[in-house]
Amino acid sequence: MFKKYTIRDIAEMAGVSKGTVDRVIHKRGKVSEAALKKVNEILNEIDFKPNLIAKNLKNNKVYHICVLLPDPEKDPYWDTCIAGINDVITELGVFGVNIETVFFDPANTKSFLDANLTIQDASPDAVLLVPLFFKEAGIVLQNYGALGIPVSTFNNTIESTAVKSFIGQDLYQSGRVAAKLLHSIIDEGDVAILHIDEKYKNAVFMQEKEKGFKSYFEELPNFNYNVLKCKLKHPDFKSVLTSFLKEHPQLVGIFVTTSKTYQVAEIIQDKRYKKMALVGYDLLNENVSYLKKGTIDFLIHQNPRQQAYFGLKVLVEHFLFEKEIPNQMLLPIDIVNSENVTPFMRS
Amino acid sequence: MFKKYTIRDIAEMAGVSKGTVDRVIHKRGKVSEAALKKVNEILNEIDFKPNLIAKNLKNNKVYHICVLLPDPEKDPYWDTCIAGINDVITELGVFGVNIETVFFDPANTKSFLDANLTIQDASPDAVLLVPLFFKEAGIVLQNYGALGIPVSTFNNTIESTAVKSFIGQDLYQSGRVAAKLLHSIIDEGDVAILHIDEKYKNAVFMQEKEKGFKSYFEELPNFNYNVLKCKLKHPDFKSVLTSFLKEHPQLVGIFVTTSKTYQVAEIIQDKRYKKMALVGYDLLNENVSYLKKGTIDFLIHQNPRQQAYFGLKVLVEHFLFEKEIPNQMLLPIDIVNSENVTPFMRS
DNA sequence: AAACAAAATGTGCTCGATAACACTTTTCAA
DNA sequence: TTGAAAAGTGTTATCGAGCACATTTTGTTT
Repeated sequence: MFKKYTIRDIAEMAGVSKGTVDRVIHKRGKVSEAALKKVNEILNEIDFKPNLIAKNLKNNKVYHICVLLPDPEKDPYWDTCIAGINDVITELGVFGVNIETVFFDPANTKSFLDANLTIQDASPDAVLLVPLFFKEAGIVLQNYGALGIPVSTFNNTIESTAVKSFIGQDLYQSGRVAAKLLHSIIDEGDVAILHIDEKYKNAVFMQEKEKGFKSYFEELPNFNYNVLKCKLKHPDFKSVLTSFLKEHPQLVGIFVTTSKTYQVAEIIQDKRYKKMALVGYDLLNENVSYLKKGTIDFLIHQNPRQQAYFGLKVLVEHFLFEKEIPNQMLLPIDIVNSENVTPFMRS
Repeated sequence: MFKKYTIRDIAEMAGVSKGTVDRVIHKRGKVSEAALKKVNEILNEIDFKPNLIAKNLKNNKVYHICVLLPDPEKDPYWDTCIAGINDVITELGVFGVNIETVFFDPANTKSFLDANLTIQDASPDAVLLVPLFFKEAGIVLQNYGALGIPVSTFNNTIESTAVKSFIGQDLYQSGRVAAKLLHSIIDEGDVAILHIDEKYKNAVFMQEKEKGFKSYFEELPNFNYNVLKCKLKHPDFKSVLTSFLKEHPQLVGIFVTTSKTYQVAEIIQDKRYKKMALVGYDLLNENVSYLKKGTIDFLIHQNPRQQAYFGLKVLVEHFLFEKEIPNQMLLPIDIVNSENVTPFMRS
């Protein structure tokens, strides 16, 4: 039987007052050797866990946490993050947490810096952010470090001592998953990795995915075809891709490293490329639509909702329940086809 | 700004005591028309949410919940459920919940009934169980209903008014996912669905998977091959399977409806069947091992850990935070290949 | 041994909701 | 009109941790 011990129980057992027990537990000094020993003996014997409910009630503090992410209006990929944040609010909001969500323009580094200044002025208890811009994120993180504001990140990694936690996927492995998927559905022929780099440089994670993708095929003993690579940029996206396809008639499979997979699907759906295998990222409506049509074979789901959810939850639980913040949390790499897509879109 | 109103604030605003406010909120009567009106006016104006921390502290009840699942010693599939249960304990155990896990023998209906009697004697506040046996589960659920003990289920569905909640996967859709996976990796030839029914009748969910699997191929416009079916039972498992393979030289893909997929992989790994596609269920060590070797192409992860986690969490949060119990929660159907298997095994 | 400082210890209030209990006012029959 | 029952209202203890403050004990100095 696991009796729930209170500080009062311990006090009685040790023959002291609860004030003394409290001083021992919190090492606030002013305790005699004898009392210290007695209380510690009891504490070692039993498994005392302070009642967090009572603790929180007394504490009665409303923690203020800011979340900074790219504006979903500019890039719908970030849409579901808001649902993840709301999940945390419905789950833990009753404990008095004040979550403030701030957006920045994913194509504008200044907007990122500005947003962070606003957040710093609000001096929250913690910050959860997407460190999209390598250089700017470094500066910003240093500032938070100086201000003593703990920061968690999600979506992409960045090295900084100010970062307490990262939640996301192993992008190298993600590239390998894509390679394996392509390889399992094609027979023979070349494969290609396509980078669609619209405006902003998210080069770091594209590189990781590319490394993973290539590593898979390099490790294959009997793969005698080419692993091609193509970089696409608007506005000449379509022409470059079309000529790339013409130049490589041996091509049987394409891996797109971003959520803009549907833009490739648009062109691929032409009858000429009927048998082209296509693997890309994220459950945008356009992508899902092509997935159901069969133009896209697999989508890799980066689960932004869960990333935001866990990133925030970890912070809130740290403040409320003194839980440790895991310095890294790698979420599963979800493979999605036309048949299992629905529950993923709901969650 | 969202001020957090307390019962005391409301009392002051209404010009009554907090006792009266409490009586209004809980409809405990003994309130004059005038006071009732005044308090209700205030309550309608503001968004009063009682402080659940204070409520819980006062309440100070340890909720007792029993979890009943098949013994992991008899079937390792259930192993990770324990991790899911422990997740809930670490997450919500501090609020005073006492979770008791009971096992039954998945090959023995009497053991299931006995376990439920033990649980009923303990008269817990709620029960989470796996209704593996259709008939026995029906009886048991009726008993719980009569005793007024709410029951949640996971893994497989069962119709009963006593069931408050089901957490699991859409098994029909699961069969379709398997079909789609097989179809995407094979070129042409017959496919087969294999049931491995060791001792106990889990026929209901096998049938669902089969229906889904067949429906996928029936809907295909240009699929001119056969969808075969084979039932396997120990001890003549190996001989029956081997002759089935010999009888169907056109066979190019196999779908196994249970976690015993590795037993089929053992035979398939023979050089003769080098190109046979194989899709099955669950991340047992044996299955994962064949997945990495390439004998198994895809595994569908039923995520027992999350099923148990959510099933239990939903109950605990209902008692602690008055959250509604969702009557159904369909978890994503996870597709696993050799490259994304690791994070799934961790989580 | 008295006087005082320092160290050790205990007491009691707080957080907000809840409900038992005490107290006051109204109601209605004798 | 009085008395008692009924209805309405307010007060207060409770849950457990935490911490300020009050009180007691110990040690040191004249």
